[in-house]
Amino acid sequence: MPKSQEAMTKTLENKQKEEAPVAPPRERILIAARDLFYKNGIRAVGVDAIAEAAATNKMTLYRHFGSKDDLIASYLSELAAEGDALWVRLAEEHPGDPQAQIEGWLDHVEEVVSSRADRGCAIANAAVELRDMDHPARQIIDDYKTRKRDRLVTLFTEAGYREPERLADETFLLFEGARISIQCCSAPTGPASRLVGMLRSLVAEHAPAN
Amino acid sequence: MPKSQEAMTKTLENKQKEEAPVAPPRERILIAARDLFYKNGIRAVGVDAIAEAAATNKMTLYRHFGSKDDLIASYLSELAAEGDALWVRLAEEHPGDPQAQIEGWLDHVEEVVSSRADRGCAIANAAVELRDMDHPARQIIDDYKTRKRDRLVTLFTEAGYREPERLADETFLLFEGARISIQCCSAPTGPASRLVGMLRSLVAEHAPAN
DNA sequence: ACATTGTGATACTGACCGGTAACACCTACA
DNA sequence: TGTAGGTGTTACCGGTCAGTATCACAATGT
Repeated sequence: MPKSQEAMTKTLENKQKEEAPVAPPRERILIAARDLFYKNGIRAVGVDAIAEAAATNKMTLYRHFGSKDDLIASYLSELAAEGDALWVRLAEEHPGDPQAQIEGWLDHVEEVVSSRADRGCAIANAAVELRDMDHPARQIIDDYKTRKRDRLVTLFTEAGYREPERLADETFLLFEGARISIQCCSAPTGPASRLVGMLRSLVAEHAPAN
Repeated sequence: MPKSQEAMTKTLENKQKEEAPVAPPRERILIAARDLFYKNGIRAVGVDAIAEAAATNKMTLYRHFGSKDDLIASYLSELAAEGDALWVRLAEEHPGDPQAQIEGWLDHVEEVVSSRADRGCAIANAAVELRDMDHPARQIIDDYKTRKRDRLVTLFTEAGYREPERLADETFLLFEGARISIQCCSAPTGPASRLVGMLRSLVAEHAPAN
C-alpha cells in the first residue's frame, strides 16, 4: 500500500515538525517498556509488545539495546535515577534543613502510597522476578535500595533524631512492606492504608527534643 | 533395554515396600514444585522441570493438576495451609494465653528471618509474579495475607495491648518489608537484620500495663 | 483370567519468544 | 548529486513451553 503509507508518513512528518515532536525511538522504547514492565511484569512482556507499544519494531529496539536484559537494566537504571533525583530535589528545596527534607519525603510517601491501582515498587518487583543473582540488573537494584536506606539514616542523623539508624530501618521496612502489601492485601483498607499515619507518629516519637 | 528396566523396577519396588516408601506422584510433584517455584520463581520454572525433579513425567503431572495454573494454586494453597497451621499450633500450645502466643510468634519470625539464603515470602513473591487479577491463585494470596493480619489484630487485642490495630499493622508491614528487603538489600547487614529487635521493642512499647 | 486404574515413556502440536538477516526508505550532510 | 546513518518492514531461526495423544506396563480387585 504505497499511497496510504506515503500519506501516513507525511502526517507523521507534519506532526513531528509542526505540532508535537515525536520522541526518538530509544526514548519511546524506554517509555513503553516502563509502562508494560510495571503493569504486566518483566517476564510477562515480550520485546515485540514493547516495540509495538513504542510505535517502532524489534530491530530498532535491538539496535539501541543489545538484549532484553540490557533493556531491563536500562529500565531499572532510569527508575533508580528518578528515585535518586527526589532526594536531590529535597536537598535543593530545603538546603541545610534536614527536618524539612524529612517532611518533604513523608509527603512524597503519602503521594506514592495513596495513588490507586498501585502495583508496588517496580524495583522491588524486579528483584522478585529476576532471581538470577548475576543478572545485570541485580546490582542496580541492590545499590538503589541500599542507597535509599543510607539516605534515611543520614537524614535522621543530621536532623538530630534519636536512634537514627533504628528509625531509618523501621521507616524503610514499613514503606517496603506497604508497597508489597498493596499487591497482596485488600488495598483500600489493608495495613498499607495506615502507613503514612504510622510513619508520622513514629518519626514524631524520635524527634529531637528542642 | 528390557533387562535393566526390569532390574530398576524391582529395585524401586523393594525400596517402596521394604526400605523407604516412595511418596505418591502427586505429593512428589508438589514437593518439587515447591522447591523450584521458590528458588527460581514461578514463571521461570517449566512443568517439565517439575516433573523431572519429582521423578515422574509431564503426563502424570497433568493427570493430577489440570494445568500449570492449577498446580500453582495448589502450591500456594499448601503454603497458606502451613502458614495457618502455625497459628493453630500456637493456640494449642498456649491455650487462653495470647501473650505467650505473641512471644511464640516472635520466636517464629526470628527463625524465618535469620535463615540464610532467604528468598522472602513465597506467597508475596507469587503476588508479584502473578499480576493477572483473575488468576486462580490471587484469591488464595489475598485471603492468606488478610487472614494473617487479622490474626495479629485479634492476638494483640486479646492480650490487652494498646492500639492493637495499629500495632498489628505495624508489625505486619515490618515483617513484610523485611522479607522483601532480604531480596533487594545486602542481606547480612541490611535493615531486615534488625527486624526482630525492632519488633520486640515495638511490642514491648504497646504491652498492657500490669 | 479379566478389567480397571494409575503410572511411565515417548513423541508431538502450536504457540510464543529472543534474536538475526536482508532490504527498502528517508533524512541529513557533503 | 551522492553518500552515510538511522529507521521501518518482513521474514526467518532456534529454542522453549504448555498441553495432548498414544502406547506399554504394573498393581488391584473380581
